[in-house]
Amino acid sequence: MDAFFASVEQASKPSLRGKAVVVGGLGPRGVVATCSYEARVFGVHSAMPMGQARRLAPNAAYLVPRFELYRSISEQVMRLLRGLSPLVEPLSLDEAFVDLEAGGAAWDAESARLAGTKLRTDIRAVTGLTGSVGLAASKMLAKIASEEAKPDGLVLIPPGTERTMLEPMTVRTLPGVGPATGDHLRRAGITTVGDIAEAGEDELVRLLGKAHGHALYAMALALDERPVVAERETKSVSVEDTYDVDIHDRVRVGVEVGRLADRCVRRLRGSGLSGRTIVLKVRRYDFSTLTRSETLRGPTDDPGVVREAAARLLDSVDTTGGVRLLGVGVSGLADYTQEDLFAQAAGERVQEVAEEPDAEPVREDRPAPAPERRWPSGHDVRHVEYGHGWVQGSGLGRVTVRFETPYSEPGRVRTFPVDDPHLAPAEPLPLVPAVPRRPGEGGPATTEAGPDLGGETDAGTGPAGSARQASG
DNA sequence: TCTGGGGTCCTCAATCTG
DNA sequence: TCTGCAGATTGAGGACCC
Repeated sequence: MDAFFASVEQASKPSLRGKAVVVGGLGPRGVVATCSYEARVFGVHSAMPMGQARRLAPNAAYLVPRFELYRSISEQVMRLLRGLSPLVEPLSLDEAFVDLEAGGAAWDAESARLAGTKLRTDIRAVTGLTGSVGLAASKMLAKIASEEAKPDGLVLIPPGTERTMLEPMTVRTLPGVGPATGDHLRRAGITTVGDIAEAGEDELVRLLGKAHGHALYAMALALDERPVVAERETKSVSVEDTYDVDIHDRVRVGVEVGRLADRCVRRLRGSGLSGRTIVLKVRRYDFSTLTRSETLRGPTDDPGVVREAAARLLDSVDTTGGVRLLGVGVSGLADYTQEDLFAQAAGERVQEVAEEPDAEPVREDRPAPAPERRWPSGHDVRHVEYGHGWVQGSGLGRVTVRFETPYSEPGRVRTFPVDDPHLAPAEPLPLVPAVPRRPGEGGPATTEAGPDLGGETDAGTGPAGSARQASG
């Protein structure tokens, strides 16, 4: 999907269409998650500190992410992909590999192109959004093709042309080559994919180590036999928080670690998992990051056990100077049931996790949050008189709302007191109005009824971007 | 006013185990 | 019983991805 989060926001808010939109954390330490192509013109990009983005594009709309909405739209796209093939491998909420050959949706370049074109039409009809498709004989090439296709395009790499196409590309084009590896290669005089092929496998292994060296050399020769894997097991579950202001108080650090442990366990239990290794992550005032871990005798999902382990790990960390981030994770995952056996054998109490609905982390230098209603930027609201709208901004006891829906013209702006009884948070509306199913109708493009909002959504599902025309 | 959150995989050193 | 070795496991950190 193209600029996914920002595109969803533009689709649901007519007044933002064609405008610079930046989605991400709005706190003092937030970063950009995604921005619209209009914002990219100003130099804004993903992972950029929000403050820098605001300097570059002061007039852009700044919104907090609405993951539930994105997840629901993501699931709609995933359903379309699964209609093409049983082999769909989600990479994230907005990208997935599809083995078209395994699904019988394509058997050569031309049929793949047709399938890709139809997919893009269906995605548009069902979600109202644009998606790009990359078609090639392997995952790596399909991914590169989909990047080339963005925004709103389709690129097919014809079989036999792969190496010629890759040769002049920069090493950073290859998946797995980030800033560090890119620098490393550049210092060795290797800047293009062609240079990697020329350097030879031994040299690559010498420079980057066994695993990375072999893999990169193969990719440079356009060799990638990795299959599309539909089911991936979760390897770890973790939660972390960055604090607006560094925490210096050791007691408070301990309290936060306890909270994070509880949240982590809630997520773990939500997935029906337990784990053996508890990991504590601490980012200090100077951005140096350290992790401490402890492996238990058996897997657990007991909040008390995880909390105590995290506290022990914290004892071994010097937090003088303050911490900006804390995290707690569990890895070495096992089936939920194994934990019970262990807990019983050890005679441990199984404590319930306090149902604290993911409270805001404690911010230093800030009084306890007033019992004031919160109106996050971009979230939907409903007013008894003016109808559906979204929060454009809030502060100083007032909240500004723009009244419009995904299907309306750009709407009017009005300001209310934050405690106005006529104003209430609302569920997002579907981006495409629901079309009633007529008898005998079955095509996906005409029967989808907008996002499934409300209720629990499974984590880890995700949509589409690059498709794979299976090799062979 | 720099630098989120949730993951995966790899490497290396130290330690454990058979 | 002691020693040496190989392989597995553990713990920490780094790089990368979206």
